Amino acid sequence: MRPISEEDLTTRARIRDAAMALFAEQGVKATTIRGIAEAAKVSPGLVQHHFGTKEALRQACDEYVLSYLREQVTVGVTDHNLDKPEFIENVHRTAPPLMKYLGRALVDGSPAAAAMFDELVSVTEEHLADDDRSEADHRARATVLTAMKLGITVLHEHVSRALGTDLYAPQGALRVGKAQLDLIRPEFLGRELFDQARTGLEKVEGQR
Amino acid sequence: MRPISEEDLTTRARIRDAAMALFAEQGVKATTIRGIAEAAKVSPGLVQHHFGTKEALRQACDEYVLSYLREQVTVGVTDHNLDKPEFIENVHRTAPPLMKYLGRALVDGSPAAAAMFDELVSVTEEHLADDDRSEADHRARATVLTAMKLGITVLHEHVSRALGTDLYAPQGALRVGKAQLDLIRPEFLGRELFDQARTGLEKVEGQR
DNA sequence: CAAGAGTCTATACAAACGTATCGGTCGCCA
DNA sequence: TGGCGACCGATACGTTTGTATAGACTCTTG
Repeated sequence: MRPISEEDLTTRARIRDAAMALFAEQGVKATTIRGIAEAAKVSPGLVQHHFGTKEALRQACDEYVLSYLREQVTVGVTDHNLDKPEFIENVHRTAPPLMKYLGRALVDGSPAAAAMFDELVSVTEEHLADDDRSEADHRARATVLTAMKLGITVLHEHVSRALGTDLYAPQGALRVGKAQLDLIRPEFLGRELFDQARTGLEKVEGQR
Repeated sequence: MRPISEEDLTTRARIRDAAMALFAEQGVKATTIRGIAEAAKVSPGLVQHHFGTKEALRQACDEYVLSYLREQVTVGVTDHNLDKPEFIENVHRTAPPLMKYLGRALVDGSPAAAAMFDELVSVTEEHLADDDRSEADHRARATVLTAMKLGITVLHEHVSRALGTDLYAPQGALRVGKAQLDLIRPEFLGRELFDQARTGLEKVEGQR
């Protein structure tokens, strides 16, 4: 699969990727333009030339992550590629830095990340309400479910340490995925989605 | 209940509390000594006089949170005060700023927070292994369970926004607590602990 | 080939920051 | 009562930061 837009592989993209990695690791405030420039192997002035200000660079990272996630959802869910090996391989190769950035953005107060959180809650809520027409507190359940799943992303460093395996390595993702399916009541993922996820994991497990 | 040590209520404690609140809101790097001084209504020099360096102040916050949490666990769990109204009231009054700080510390790379995470995973793992002697991946389950629960703390801002209620207000905590019990398979909290938590929540609910 | 837009580096500067230092005030005890 | 230590404020200094500016190189285009 080709990059998300033609302007990738360019210096501008290299700077953005370096910025995403550093923002994710240290937070926005603790990351310096000079550090980004060094990581991208360019001069500090060039960072400013491409993005103007640090805040604009941060927004560019936000927008890139958002468009990437939307595209992967479209290709994966809408176009039914979730079980295609090349899709899975591509996600495993490109997603980790973006997920780490998303996790940090959620705590660092990025408006884009907040919007994405709300969006995920809404989607989950509709799904829950569709599945269970009782008078349960679907809003709270959807919120908590979203926060719990994203919590693993946000705390990926601690999860990886406790597991002794990188969360974003195939083995780590597999263990965490199975543990999640074990812990959460199946009916809240939707029985259908639950089975799909479990068989997907089992298929991946069988491959290695 | 009195403060955790006699030196509270002092200027030193005011500075520490202000630092914890700002660290939690903005992260350590984005928080300035001058900002802390202003929030605590003291001079910037005084902050340095009491804690020496910013890093030492951060460590003092870490240690304070850790000792607070340990004390609450001792008083609450070990001494069986979990259902005493005055204990609950005290926790609801004092815990929020500390939990917010803990959430931020987990992402900001505090060694103390990492240690606390590992500790929670270990406790949870023993609990799971005790309850279910199968060959399941207890380590992964304990890690994911811990990360999911702490994830709600870390993402409290988003949870509160999505709920329309402050997570650390009684109503918010109640809704989230019930949603958690709904979402997670009862056997992984331990049937006993699960029932205890549910009746506890119901009692709180009945009171209002 | 000339010119100009795009790309990149080097240097400079003002602001903000952590921290060190000095001076002052209050309360306790000999 | 005098002084001494703890507590607190004001100021200053060196560093780091984001950003502005000026110049060099490259590549396309007319």
